[in-house]
Amino acid sequence: MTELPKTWNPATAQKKWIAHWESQGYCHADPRPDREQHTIMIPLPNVTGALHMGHCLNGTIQDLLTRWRRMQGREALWMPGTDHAGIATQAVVERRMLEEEGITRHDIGRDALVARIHTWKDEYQLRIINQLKQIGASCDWRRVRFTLDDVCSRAVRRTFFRMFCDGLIFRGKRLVNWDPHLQTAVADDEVFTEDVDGHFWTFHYPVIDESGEPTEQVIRFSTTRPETMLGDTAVCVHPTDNRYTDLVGQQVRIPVNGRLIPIIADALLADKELGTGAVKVTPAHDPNDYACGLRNGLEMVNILNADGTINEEGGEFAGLDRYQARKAIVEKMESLGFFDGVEDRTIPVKHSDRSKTPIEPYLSDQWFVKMDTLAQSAMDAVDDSRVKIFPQRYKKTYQDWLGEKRDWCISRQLWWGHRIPVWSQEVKSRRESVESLSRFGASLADDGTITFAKESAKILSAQFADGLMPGEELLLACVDGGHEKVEQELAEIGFTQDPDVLDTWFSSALWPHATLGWPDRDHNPPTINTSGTPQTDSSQPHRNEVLDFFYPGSVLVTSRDIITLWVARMVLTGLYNMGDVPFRHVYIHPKILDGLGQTMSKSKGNGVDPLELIDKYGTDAVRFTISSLAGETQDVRLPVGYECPHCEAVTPQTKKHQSMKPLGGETPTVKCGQCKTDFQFPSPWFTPDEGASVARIVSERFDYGRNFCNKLWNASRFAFMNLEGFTPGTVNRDDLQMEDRWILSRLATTTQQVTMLLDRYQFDQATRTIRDFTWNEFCDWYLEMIKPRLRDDASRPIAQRVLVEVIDNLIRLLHPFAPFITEELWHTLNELAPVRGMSEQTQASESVMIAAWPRLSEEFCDKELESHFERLQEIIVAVRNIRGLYKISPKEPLKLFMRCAPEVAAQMHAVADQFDNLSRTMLEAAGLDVNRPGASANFSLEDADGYIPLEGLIDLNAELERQQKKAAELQGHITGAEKKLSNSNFVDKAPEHVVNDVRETLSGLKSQLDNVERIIKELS
RNA sequence: GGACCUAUAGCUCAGUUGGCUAGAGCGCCACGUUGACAUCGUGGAAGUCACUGGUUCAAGUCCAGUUAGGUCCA
Repeated sequence: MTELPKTWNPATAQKKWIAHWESQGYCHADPRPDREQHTIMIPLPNVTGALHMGHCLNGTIQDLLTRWRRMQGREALWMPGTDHAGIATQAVVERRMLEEEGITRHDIGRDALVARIHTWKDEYQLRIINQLKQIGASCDWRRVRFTLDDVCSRAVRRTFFRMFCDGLIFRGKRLVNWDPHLQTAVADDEVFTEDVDGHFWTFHYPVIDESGEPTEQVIRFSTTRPETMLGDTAVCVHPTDNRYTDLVGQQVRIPVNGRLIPIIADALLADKELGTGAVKVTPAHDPNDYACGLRNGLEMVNILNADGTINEEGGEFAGLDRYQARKAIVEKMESLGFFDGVEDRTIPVKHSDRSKTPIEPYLSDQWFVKMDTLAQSAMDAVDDSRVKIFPQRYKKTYQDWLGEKRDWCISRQLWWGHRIPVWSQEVKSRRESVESLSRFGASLADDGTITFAKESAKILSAQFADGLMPGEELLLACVDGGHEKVEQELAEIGFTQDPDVLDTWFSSALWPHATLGWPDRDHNPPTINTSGTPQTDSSQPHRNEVLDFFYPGSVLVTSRDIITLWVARMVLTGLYNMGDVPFRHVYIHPKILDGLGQTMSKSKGNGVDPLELIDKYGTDAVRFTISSLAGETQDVRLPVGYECPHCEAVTPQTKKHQSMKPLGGETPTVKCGQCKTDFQFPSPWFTPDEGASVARIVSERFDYGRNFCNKLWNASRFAFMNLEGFTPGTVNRDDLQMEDRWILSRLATTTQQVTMLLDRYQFDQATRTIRDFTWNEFCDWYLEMIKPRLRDDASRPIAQRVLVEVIDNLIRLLHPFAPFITEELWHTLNELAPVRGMSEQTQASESVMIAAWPRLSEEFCDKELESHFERLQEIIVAVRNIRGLYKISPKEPLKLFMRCAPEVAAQMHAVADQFDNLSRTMLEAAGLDVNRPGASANFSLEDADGYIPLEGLIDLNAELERQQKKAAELQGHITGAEKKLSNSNFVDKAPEHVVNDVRETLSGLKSQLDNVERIIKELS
């Protein structure tokens, strides 16, 4: 007899099956014209750090869907990979360099920095992929991609070139969020606002008349950033502000640098009600002022250097840091007599998420993608449901953001990323400059566009842009990938490559088609084999079948915060490059929050490594719990604690623990509340010391999944212990007992529901449905009911066959949720019952992973039988209740008398054995002629009374009281139902089935009340 | 400032198009270990569905407002 160990050991099984699946290539997906495809592209985790529970939820769902579709017979590809995360990764590596070695990127140079980041990336990519494997991810690991690898780089390069040729990419001056610390522009989404203590100064500028002399008048205004005075190019008032009407059009002088600037009227910038009603305008250093500057044609004076110091425009203040300059300017204004006052104020200041330092609005040259037509195409795709978003409400986020059609700034002043493939040259005259490109057959058309001779036109494109200085022009040439020689030639004739790199989202946006090998349409993309060796498609040029077969993807599974940044952009580039959407569905899942309700993130230090929890509970338990939480409404709170390595007491994690960092080199510790020992703990900030005793991260929420796995394990263990002598064979309907038909009916319904729920991305409900079936129906009732048959030689074979049928289906149903335990059980089942099936006996598949998804015929569903079964359950529960009430041992046999109609009585007699089996109760009599024996405990159902003689145990008064309480309760419900039915409005207006339901309920309640009242009468 | 989400048992959450006598897991109480499972079994207690109005025959569910919390975009 094959006997499973008493407890399920996740760790060994995980190791075994990960290796097995990998060696069998079960996760591989290849073009198969005979099959339907199912494609999921992983939301590429970035290589800044390890994965946390948020990623674990994301990965679990993708794997669940992939395994489910694979079992349904689809060729299911789950494409893995990672993202280079330009600014985040560079910032992390630079910070460590500075902290550990005291050097900056400028000390080591571009190539050396990039090499260091590559090392970091290799380490984290390995760690991330290992984490994914541990959560059971059935990705096609041969196809793993990285946004900076050759395949993705080609796609980036080609997309940029195409967009450049189509005039969708342009260079322009924009006010950007400048991080003076990292010396780069940061995107709006990389900026957070934080209140800081600051000041609110009030100054005035003197009004100057036409002769250049000061009049008596002044304009007073307030500011939180006095240093920007150096870049003021106007003072602005509201056009209807009577106080200033006369002054509009006149000039004021900036006292600190003597510049004369106009007084303008602009209703959008000035607010009459606010302060003095006048504001200074610094277009180059404030977003609102910038917009005002554009509207009014104001001069834009940039006063800052890239490092945040004042530039030569600042005159005597040049070279000062912005904050030193602020102080110096206030002092100068005061000494000149233009200072009016200052107050303390809390000011919201934008900070760079990367360096945590304040950003400055800064006018600089950047590259942009024109968004109007591209954004529109992406909006249309969702409008006409070529892309469907689940849950639907997120459609609005997507459409609102795209609707703004704001040009996308794609340049980043970094070294880690895809270098912008544009070479530029300062030129004096357009004609002359185009001649420098004559070797490529360039010519200048009258409208200023540049065209190239036929061959060169395929790989070169050029346009003019404004240079840095007024009147200066730049010739920009973009080269497609793979033409290093052309790049060299450009360099030889004095062109230099743009130093910037592209926004990481530019490459992530191409993920769904880049990973499949686009733009190469003639070869399948390269793969790597298990030993890590690249395998290129060296066959003769044919088709890129992988791209043809797997694009577009089926569903994108992601979190709501990147709907705009990523989802929208993938749709847009997919349409642009492929002419088709990148995926049909987008499923937005909840976010995992910590115990305090904050999202998990690297910067908060509250990210929990899934491997911690897997170590404690096992992967299947973690996955099962996580799926049970993935609904469509709420985010999920996950309070965690530290399990003391000495006494196993759990200390709940607080904010304090999240922010603890090594100070003075000392690794932080936590004191156990119970045994008072200090222990170290895992944290995203640092690694615990080698050999130290380290707490485990635990969360009692995962008991749910762990207990379920234990239950499944033991139920299977019991089943397997009783499969001795199993013979496969056809089971006819007539061979089935009531409980067999019931469990098969329930199994059929459950299978149907789970399939439907997965189809709708309702993972929480699917998980609950399957758990309820397994625990509350299969284990609690069915297994108990067939125990006697399994002990009996004559009835054993049929019971075994049904049991095998149910457990076989159950294992398959559960596989996508809990892959390891189901695989382990499947293999054991294969040893005991290799050939099985109730209607047709076939050899089971080697692995459950490649077994077919269950599909039970509708004819198994029997609603009438289920309702009879429910009555049986009710009686048994009622008897157990009485045992509990009178504290009668479960071993004590009881007698049961049922007063009921003859047809009900017949059903009772048919299952009399089960009364004995499940509640140790002998059905003595059933029928209309049954009278209450003296001294009995009583219960009543809708269509039956039950009496259990309890000589000497019955407390008449207590029993009477109990029945009276029951009667009152029933009466309450009856009154409610009667009230409804006596309301003619209800009867007239409510749908017929609802009214009928209430009538039925009422008659049921009434007959039950009759029963209770009869019992009361008999008792008193 | 705009948009979206959330508020249901001590805790964490379900509750489909309004039809409810409001559910689950954990926790709690009582009882139970000689054969699947104490990571368990049996039974039980526990809720003014945040608040105020409205729509409706009918509201946990729809609408408006209030309060508290969260997220995204300005």
